[in-house]
Parts: sequence; structure tokens; C-alpha cells
Amino acid sequence: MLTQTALQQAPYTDTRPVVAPSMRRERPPYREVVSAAKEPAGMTMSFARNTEIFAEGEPSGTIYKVVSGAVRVYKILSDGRRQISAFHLPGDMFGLEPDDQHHFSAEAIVPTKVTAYKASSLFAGGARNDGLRGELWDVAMKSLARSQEHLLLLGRKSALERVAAFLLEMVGRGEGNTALDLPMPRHDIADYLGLTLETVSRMLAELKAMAAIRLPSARHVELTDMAALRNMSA
Amino acid sequence: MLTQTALQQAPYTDTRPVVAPSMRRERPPYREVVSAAKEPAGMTMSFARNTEIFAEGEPSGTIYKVVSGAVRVYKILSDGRRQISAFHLPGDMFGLEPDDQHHFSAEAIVPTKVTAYKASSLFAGGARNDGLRGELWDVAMKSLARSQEHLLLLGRKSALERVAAFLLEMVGRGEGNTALDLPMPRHDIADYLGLTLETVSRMLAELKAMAAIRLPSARHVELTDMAALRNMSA
DNA sequence: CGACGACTTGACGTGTTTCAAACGAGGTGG
DNA sequence: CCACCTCGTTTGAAACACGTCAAGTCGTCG
Repeated sequence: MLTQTALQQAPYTDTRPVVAPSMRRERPPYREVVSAAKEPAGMTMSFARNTEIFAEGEPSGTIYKVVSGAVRVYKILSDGRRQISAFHLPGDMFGLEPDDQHHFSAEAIVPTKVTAYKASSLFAGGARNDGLRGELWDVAMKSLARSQEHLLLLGRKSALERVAAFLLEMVGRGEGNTALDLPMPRHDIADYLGLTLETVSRMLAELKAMAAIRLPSARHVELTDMAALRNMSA
Repeated sequence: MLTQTALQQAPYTDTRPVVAPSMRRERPPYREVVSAAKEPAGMTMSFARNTEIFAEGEPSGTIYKVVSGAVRVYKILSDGRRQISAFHLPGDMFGLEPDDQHHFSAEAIVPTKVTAYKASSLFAGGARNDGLRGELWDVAMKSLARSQEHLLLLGRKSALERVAAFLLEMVGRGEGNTALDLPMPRHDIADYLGLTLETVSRMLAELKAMAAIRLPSARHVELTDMAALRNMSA
């Protein structure tokens, strides 16, 4: 089994630019190898806010586990539209691809630490590393489940329903509490939900007006009426 | 390896109701066991049009391969809205779930034959059945890839782009030709693309007016300008 | 204190849905 | 063999949800 330490830490709230403020897509990013492997082939790396972890088209073969921070995985269409396919929080694993290259890009949303594992070391070699191969299967199945849940959201739900479902999804990944620190800006939420950032903002305002949530600051949400949220998200 | 016979047969065009005309969701469906296994634990079954193969909530554990016909996999939301998560044509495998129960339902779109395999026989038992376990991995990866491609379609594309992308996806699964027999009604296409059936119909009319497709009959499409379609689907 | 990025709010435009009616092909029964 | 019924599809007109464009506010950093 992979190490299960340092998971479930509180969502990151620091939004200060760490390097290259107001400039995105700088590359190569600030990557610092923090520790060498002690568990199988794991290597921990740090990424500054808005820096690239991997890009579409690059060779795949590395699986990442978020130690702290938050990651967005996305694709950009020809005319600049962006679809975020997933957010990854501490404990989540990502980077698995059906073939030998990445079909999506990944960026740190906030200063983020991830541990990298070679997929070949988890996958190849017959009956060897059975536990790890099981872990890889779990990653695949969880990705599939999330992807299909996401499909549902995008296909047949109104803006209000999408935002409500998003909040429930996010709070469900934390300590099971009712409070929520969003690491990502409105624009990211919008591109995850297939909406515009203005619509996301309006729906949050509407949920607030309905007293389903409190919004003490833009990134901090308290779900005050989970039943109502659950009701409207279906 | 699972048998790779009887794949890639021409799309089914017979739309006559075989049992219970104009009545959906009849259960138990007409299931006929056609042949017992000769390859590992495979059993072939026949399903009439609009009959259920499995339903949400039922225990999972069986993987199906389409021999002939076509299958839709879907979920129904509380208020009746339906999202189709995938269509499966001859050669496709489906029914894989992250846990021990189905989260989606599956129905035959037209009279359909499928071969059923026990997932446990493909998955469990350490290093045994290595080839089959590889096959199961392929099913998982293909499901994941399709699901993520579908996400993109639903999240950030206009109605016209969705329909164009859908036609390209479907023709890409046939013999690589430019002609296409759609086994599913407009309503199914709409629920796959997150649109209404009227919008799908209008977009097809628009593509026809642009001379990107020909539409000799409702279910038969000829892609006369693939370049234009590809251009507008991205 | 000024500047910048993130967020909110408003007014307006539009793509898609909704509601409704008509059309067409296939099958059935007279 | 023709009339009729049904189901799937097309087409039209009107309503509406969300997008677009544009200010304006808030909080943080320099």
C-alpha cells in the first residue's frame, strides 16, 4: 500500500502568488524535490501557484498523489474554452492515462506538494507488487466514478443545481464538516461546471439569499442547509 | 483473451418492436440464453428492443460484450430527466462498476445479443488469468477515456458542435466509412448530448443545409464533409 | 495610499428549451 | 390494396436561462 500520511489536511487558503505574480503558464515551474523515496519509487515535489505539473501531449507514466494544496486537471479547446475535468485535494491520486501520453494538463491551484510514483512500478511485472497493482486499480475506478458523476452534472442540470452539487461534492471531501474553504477561484469553478464565472457568482448569491449557505468571504462557504442543497442538486 | 469474433458488424437497422410494442420498461425482459460458455464463463443472451439488461442498484459483477445490436447506459434523475452516459456497439464491453452495485441502467436499443462474463473470473485470483485481467484493465481504461471525452462535449460545446462531434464519434466506430446507420432515436441522442430532441433535429437540419451531411432518412446519415464537421466539432 | 486581481452586480442579447402542431413512414385492419 | 393509426421526426413561435458586456466593489499587496 502507498503511504497514507499527510492526507486530509485542511484546504489551502493562502492565495498569495509565490513566484511570478499575475503571470500564468510560466515554465519550467518552481519544482523542488523535497524527499527521495522510502516507499516504492515515490518522490515528493513542490509546485508554486498556477504552475504546470504536466501538460497535454507529454508522455504519461507517472501517478501523482496530492500531499497538500490543490490541483486542477483540464483541457483547452481550440478557441480557448477550457474544461476542467477534475479537482484533486490532499489524498487524491491523479495522472493515470489510458495510453502513453497525457490527454489533459494539470496545474497547481495553490502552492502544492505532490508525491510522484512511476506507473510502471505499480503496474508491470506479473504478480509482483500485488498490493500496488490493487491501488492502481482503485485509482482507475475512482477516476471513472468521478468522471461519470461529473457527466451527470454537466449533462442535465441547471446552473443552480450544478453549483449546489459542486458545494456538496467539495464538502464531502473534507473532514465531513459543514464548512468549506475553496482553494480555487470562480473561474475554475465555472470551467468545472460548464458555466461562466458570473453565473457561478450569481448562483452562490442566490443560495445565500435562500439561506442554504453562508458566505463570510468569497472562498469560505458554510453549508447551513444541507437538506435543501441535496434536494436541489438532484 | 476474450473471443474477438462477431465484432464490427453493420449497425442494426431493424426497429420493429419484438415484444410489447409501445411499452417501455417491461420487466422481466425477454431473455434467451443462446449458448453456454466455451471461452471463460461467457454466456450469450438476447434482449428485445427497449428491454433492460441491468438496472441501477442491482448487484454488479458481470461484464457484457455486445455481439450485435446496440445498448444505452443511462441514469434517471429524480424529476425524470435522463442522462445517457454511453452507447455501446458490437465489440464494446460494458457493465464495469467501481463497487459491487450498478450505478447506471442499461437497455437494448434494438434487438441485441450480448455475451456475459463474470467479473470475478476476470479479476480475482492473484496472478491467475493474467490475460483476462489485462482485458479488464483495457475495459476500464477505455471507459475512462470515453467518459472524459464525453465530459468535454457536455461542458463546453454548443449544440451544433455536440451533434457534429457525435456523428464523428459514431462514424469512427463503424468500418471507418463515411456512412452511418443510427440505431437510436433522436431522444436518445439528445439525452446523450445534454440537449432536447428538437434541438438535435434542428442541428441536423442545419448541418444538412450547410452540406456537411446528407440525410436520406432519419436514421441514415452520410458525412459528406468530414473536414467541416471536424472543424466545427472542436 | 494606489494598483491590481478576484469577485459581484446590472442590463441586455441570444442560444436553447418549451409548447404546440404538422408531417412521414411502417404496420395493421378493414 | 387502401385507409388509418401510431410513433418518431420535423418545424414554428414564444419564453427563459444563461452568456456577454460593462461597471463597480472588495481585499490584498506593494
